[in-house]
Amino acid sequence: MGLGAYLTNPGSFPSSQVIYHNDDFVLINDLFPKATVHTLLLPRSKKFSLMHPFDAMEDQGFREKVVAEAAAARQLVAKELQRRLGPHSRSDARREAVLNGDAGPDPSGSLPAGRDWLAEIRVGFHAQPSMSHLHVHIFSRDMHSDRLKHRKHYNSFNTPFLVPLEDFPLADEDERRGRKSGWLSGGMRCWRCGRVWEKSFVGLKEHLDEEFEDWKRQ
Amino acid sequence: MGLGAYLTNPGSFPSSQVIYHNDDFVLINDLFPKATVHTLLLPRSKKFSLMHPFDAMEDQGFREKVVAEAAAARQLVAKELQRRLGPHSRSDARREAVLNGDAGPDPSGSLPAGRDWLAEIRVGFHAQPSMSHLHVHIFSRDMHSDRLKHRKHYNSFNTPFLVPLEDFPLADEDERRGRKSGWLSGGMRCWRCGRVWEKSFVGLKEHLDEEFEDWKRQ
DNA sequence: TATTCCGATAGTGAC
DNA sequence: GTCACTATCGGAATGAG
Repeated sequence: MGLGAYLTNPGSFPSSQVIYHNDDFVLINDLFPKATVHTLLLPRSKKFSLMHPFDAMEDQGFREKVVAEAAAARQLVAKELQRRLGPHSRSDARREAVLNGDAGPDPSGSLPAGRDWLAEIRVGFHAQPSMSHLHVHIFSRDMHSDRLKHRKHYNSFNTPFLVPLEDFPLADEDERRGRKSGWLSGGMRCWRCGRVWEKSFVGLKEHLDEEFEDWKRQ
Repeated sequence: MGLGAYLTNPGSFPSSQVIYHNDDFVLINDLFPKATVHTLLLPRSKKFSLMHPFDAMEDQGFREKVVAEAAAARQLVAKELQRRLGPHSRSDARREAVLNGDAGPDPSGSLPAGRDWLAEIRVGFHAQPSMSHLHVHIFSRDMHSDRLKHRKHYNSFNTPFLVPLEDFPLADEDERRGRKSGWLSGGMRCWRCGRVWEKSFVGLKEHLDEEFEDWKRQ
């Protein structure tokens, strides 16, 4: 990938690439997004950014900084998802209509809650990053993207290969520490309905299209 | 393939498809030639044309007819190969020049023999025809064709899977009677130089192009 | 488990 | 081993100042 350039010179990139940066972190849009919104949070610490994430996250100070920054970034990503998909969402439409005075409140008399976009955002590390600098994936869970091209793409985000940030620190005996799992080559389970495709990636893709249409209208 | 139509109504096809026919045989150009010249000799006998070739060829009367007709057809195929490639052949050029009076005889004083085109023609059955009616392949041995597209194409003509007509009748214990050989999926050996490609069909194809250029100039 | 290109491999559907 | 189409699977190159 060459994520290093983002760390050393984040200000040189357009806002379409670098979402924000500060002394300790850079948040970028993944160049090959595997979901509607897909960002990478890059810690700038030279000490940790070349370590395996499981090792780096053993350090309590580092871990706490990452967790805090990721929580903030996750809010931004949720906002972006709302910006992109809100116009399609029934929950948001009712709330917006009431707020705008275009409609009355719910039969119960309460303001519609609006969609919980934050709940649609996932945050975690890949168990075996192939290259480049340490990065946290922060992404909408839909997996609806032209860049999602094969089984390993999908399974890297929808099996234990994706380790949620909240799971750190990992227990010593955590199975995800093992480097030889078959998660990436196994069947593909739909994140939304649980159906499994053992072989047909194209079949999964068609299904993800359908799920996406329904999900975004929630 | 649908070879049946050639048997019942050979006269209805243009000469580009049906080369000749008589009461007992039809000679056609293979619709998907795997060599510069590639024809199929089809016996019209209803009794034998739906049998496995090994079984049909057990019948002495049938076998002798097929062998005789194939020998004649082979002559035609050799002539066609000469027509197509003769202009590129050094052996033929010298002979033709002498015959035309455009050149003197060889240093030895003899007429150049001209190329033995018949020796370039192969005749045989596939050990496991996949479909259609019984047919003898009569083809130039170059395997130079855009229709030669994968390993099984090549190996079906360049392993014991291709059973020369002269080998009939087969001995009872002939290994080619077995239906589970791995000939088609094994390495590909160049018919001319003997080099073997274990995996790369594209590599073989490039080599066959080179061999063809040299072979046709012989 | 970076992408992209190429090619080898596998299954199907055709009539 | 009929073809033609699609898709899956597998290796290799990739940039660089």
